[in-house]
Amino acid sequence: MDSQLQVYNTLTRQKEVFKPINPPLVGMYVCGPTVYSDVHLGNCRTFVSFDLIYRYLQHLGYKVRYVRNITDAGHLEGDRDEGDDKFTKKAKLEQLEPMEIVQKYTLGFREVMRLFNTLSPNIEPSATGHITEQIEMVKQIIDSGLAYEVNGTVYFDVEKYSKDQNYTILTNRELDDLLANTRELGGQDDKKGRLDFALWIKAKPEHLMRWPSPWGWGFPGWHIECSAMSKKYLGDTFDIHGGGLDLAATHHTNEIAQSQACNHAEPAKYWMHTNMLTVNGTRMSKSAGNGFLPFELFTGNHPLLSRAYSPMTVRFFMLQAHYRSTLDFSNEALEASDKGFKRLMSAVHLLDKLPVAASSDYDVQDLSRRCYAAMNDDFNSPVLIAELFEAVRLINSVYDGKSKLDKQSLDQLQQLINAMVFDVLGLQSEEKSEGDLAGIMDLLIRLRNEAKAKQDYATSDQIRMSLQDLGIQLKDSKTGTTWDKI
RNA sequence: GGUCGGAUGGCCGAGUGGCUAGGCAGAGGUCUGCAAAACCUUUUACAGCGGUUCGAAUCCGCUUCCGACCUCCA
Repeated sequence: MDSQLQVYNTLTRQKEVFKPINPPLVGMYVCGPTVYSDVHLGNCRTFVSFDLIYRYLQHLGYKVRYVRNITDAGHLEGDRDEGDDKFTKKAKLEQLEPMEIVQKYTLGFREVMRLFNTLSPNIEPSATGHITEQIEMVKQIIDSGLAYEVNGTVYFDVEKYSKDQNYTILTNRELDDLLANTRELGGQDDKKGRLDFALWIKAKPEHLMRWPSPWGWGFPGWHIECSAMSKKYLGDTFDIHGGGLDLAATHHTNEIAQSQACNHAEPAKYWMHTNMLTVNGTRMSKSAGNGFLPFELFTGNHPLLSRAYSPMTVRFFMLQAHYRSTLDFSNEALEASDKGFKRLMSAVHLLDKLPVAASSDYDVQDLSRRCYAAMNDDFNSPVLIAELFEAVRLINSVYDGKSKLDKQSLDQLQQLINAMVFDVLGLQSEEKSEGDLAGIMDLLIRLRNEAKAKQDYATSDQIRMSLQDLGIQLKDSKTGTTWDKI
């Protein structure tokens, strides 16, 4: 590899050479889901993007500790620092315990992540499991003079913090503009400043999810959860903090302020943000009513979809766009990805059937260089995929006898393709029980070839057409017949 | 209203101051008993108007349109 990994850092608004604090160790924290409802496809995109990043860092030899939290408490409806959190609200709606809601949607989330073939994080901490750490952190922020308690709720003092620190470091906005433009909301008379946010929130006696604290019974604010958990498992300062772009202006901005106030250190060296999935140019979200649920895709049960799309098709679709670009979702775009993905995988399956030649007329080394260059350029998976389609053409034409590869080149090619397709992009073959089928298919192909040799085309066509009806397509070429599931 | 980011061919999407990704769709061809697959060739582009430059879709300015954030959101 002759290029270095470059990572776009939201903090500096430019690509930087990636230099871990303690190589080969890398600490990466990604804000996980709030498990009060099903994850929609937009949520999934973020986790698929960070899965790509995690996989590539590991592929480069880094020992990554990937922490992704489960937010299972404290996430309020709206901006009011009072009332029920989302779990309590949903629990009432579904007539369940709040922790039943948490369990239900956590399991659902993990199942969806499994279907998308994302690797599990090394640690998946939950907010309710780290109440002590959060209380401790709030105490330290109060001790540093940057938070105050009013009537059982603790607020972070943004204006005081801003005297010594840059509160808007992540989004580069002017504090005065923020102050001038932040909406005045009712019910928050306890706050000193309108930008102040809650670290700990007082709970009413009937509130189901509440814990004792130095400030009475309550529950943690959303932002403090991530600060406390990242500190516990990755330390005061770690390498990468990631999440959706929508979290940057508020959640991550507040996280930085909290961690600075508590630890007197920047929490993360590189802040990485993934862009939004859009539908007709508008961000996919539950409130907009344009949220697709993963299972709606996998079953095709949605008015905008003409049919079902597999998890791998959807993953491939996501990886065909760069993680920092918005990606527009449509039936037509998915259809294109589905065909492209199948073409790629068909060629991958041909890899170990390629004939070895005495010499090569293709430079595999150069292809490899371009693949790594693409990924090193801030994880540019669409360019990597474009390079892989050049490999597809190569593989097909070697199979057709129009190009040739010697033993060494073939080995290199196999290694490269397997590494990029399976390890880095995290794609997987969708053919189930292929092993069982393979023998049967060999038999059928042989019978068909025998019929063809006898010019018994009625029989050969019957085999081909019947298999077609069963969803298996035969592909004839000079070197023989292969098959694929349609 | 404030801040920021976009506008690429029928669709989705990369990229770059000159060599003009890729996938899908369309057209033609090769191969083939037929079909499919595969391969080859090929048509549609860089929102508009100015400016900088030998040269801009790429840099700068303005205009129009769109989006995100500023309020929970991946």
